[in-house]
Amino acid sequence: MKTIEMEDEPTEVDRPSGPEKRGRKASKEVRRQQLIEATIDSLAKRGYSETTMADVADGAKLSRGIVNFHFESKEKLLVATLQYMYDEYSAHWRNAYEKAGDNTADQLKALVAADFDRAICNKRKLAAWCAFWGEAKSRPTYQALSGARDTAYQNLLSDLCSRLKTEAGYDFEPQALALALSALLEGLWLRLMMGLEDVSRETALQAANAFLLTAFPKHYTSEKNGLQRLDTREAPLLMK
Amino acid sequence: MKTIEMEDEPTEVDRPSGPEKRGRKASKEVRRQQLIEATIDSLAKRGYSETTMADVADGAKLSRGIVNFHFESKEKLLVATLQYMYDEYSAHWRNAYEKAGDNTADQLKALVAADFDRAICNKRKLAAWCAFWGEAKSRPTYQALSGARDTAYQNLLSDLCSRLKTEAGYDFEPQALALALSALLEGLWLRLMMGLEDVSRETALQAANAFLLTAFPKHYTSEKNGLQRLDTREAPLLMK
DNA sequence: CAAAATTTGCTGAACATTCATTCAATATAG
DNA sequence: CTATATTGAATGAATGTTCAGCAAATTTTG
Repeated sequence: MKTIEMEDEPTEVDRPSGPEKRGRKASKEVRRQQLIEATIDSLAKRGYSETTMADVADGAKLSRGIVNFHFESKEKLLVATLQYMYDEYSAHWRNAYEKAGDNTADQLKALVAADFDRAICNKRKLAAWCAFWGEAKSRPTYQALSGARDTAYQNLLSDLCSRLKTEAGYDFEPQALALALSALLEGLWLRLMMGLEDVSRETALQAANAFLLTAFPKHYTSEKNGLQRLDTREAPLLMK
Repeated sequence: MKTIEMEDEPTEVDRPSGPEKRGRKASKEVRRQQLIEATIDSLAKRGYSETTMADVADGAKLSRGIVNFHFESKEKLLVATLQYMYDEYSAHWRNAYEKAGDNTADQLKALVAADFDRAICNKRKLAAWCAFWGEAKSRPTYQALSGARDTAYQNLLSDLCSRLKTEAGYDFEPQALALALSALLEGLWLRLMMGLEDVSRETALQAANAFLLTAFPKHYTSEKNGLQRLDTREAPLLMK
């Protein structure tokens, strides 16, 4: 049973990347960021139930009492960490969507691809997400933030599915298909996180693309390197 | 923000359903079962990190030291609980598969429907599953059992996808589509567990069926009450 | 059949450990 | 010098584990 290597991005805060102060004293914000990164490390390495204040402090190479100074309590540190990951994920898919241009099929393809981007989708982050999922049901505070794919995301997916439907005349239910798609993405994350089977970022993206291909056969075609968009006659090119 | 009610099946072991002894003394196996059910309750109610031996014992209405007597340690109790859920899930889908008859499309439909059966898919069980998922990465012991949809399940899905492909000449990659399907099912479970959005067992099943419908348009058609199988000419009816 | 002996299941107080939190003392920056 | 950041030992609460003893069931003995 071989384990698939999923490249980890190194913690970015550790190395002094600019004029920020490291070592003896640093600003409130820099320390908070540093502690949040250490928290993600600990969640990924030891899981939620075994993540301790001491481990976080050690990971940040600071003293034991430091977390209570910057965040007041363990609970608040964890909420801040979850909020951080939530914000990062939101910014990431919104950015991918912005940059995708005006074509609906391209936009959907970009959203799906964004989910498997190294910056978001790596062992460390996925493990941290999953750690929170495991606690979300019993903690109201986590519940709202644990579903990274929130209402805005879900609405956008529904909208894109609707548009593709009217463009090419599919006969699916846009709401149901959008739900299926986002559940699929989350499910693939879960597989990646578990890391037992032969599922890598690449095969996961292939599976997601296989879905797009079967659901929107008039919009995409299969190519060597993933998905290719097909031109739809119904969309006149107004821009040029 | 309204929460969707997902009906809970009551704990089955509590009521004396047969000649088993309750009250003062009971056999080893009955007690173990009872404690496992109490563990699932606790996991669902409080999450993994706040499930304590005391809570499990209280839930089973037994004394504090009881768990260490029947299982030796908390760790072993949790492994036994996970194993129990794994076995139950396995038996459930295998049974659904057996009863589905000889038609490949029916078999696939039955497997998908089985995932949203009350017996398997209820708030209590899903919450317990998710609690384990959150710890799986950092605990080798959990890893093998946490993926309820195991290799055997995955292979069966791949096989069914292959057959449908040859029956009707789709052009997807069976492996990738099977991975997408099982990830979709797991992702829907995750949504159901979170219970924030308007996702009920019924809408989840609809989303899964929407997937089947788009992926295998020559095998299924949409009906009021879910999915209907279409006859494929390529499958001669040898039986009658 | 009845009493005694033994096995088996169970209890709950005591113990040890882990861990979040507090805070007085200390070091650094401005 | 003053305000701010940091340290690390002390504290206390929570909790998993142990175990001596008790009670019900079962077997043995008279």
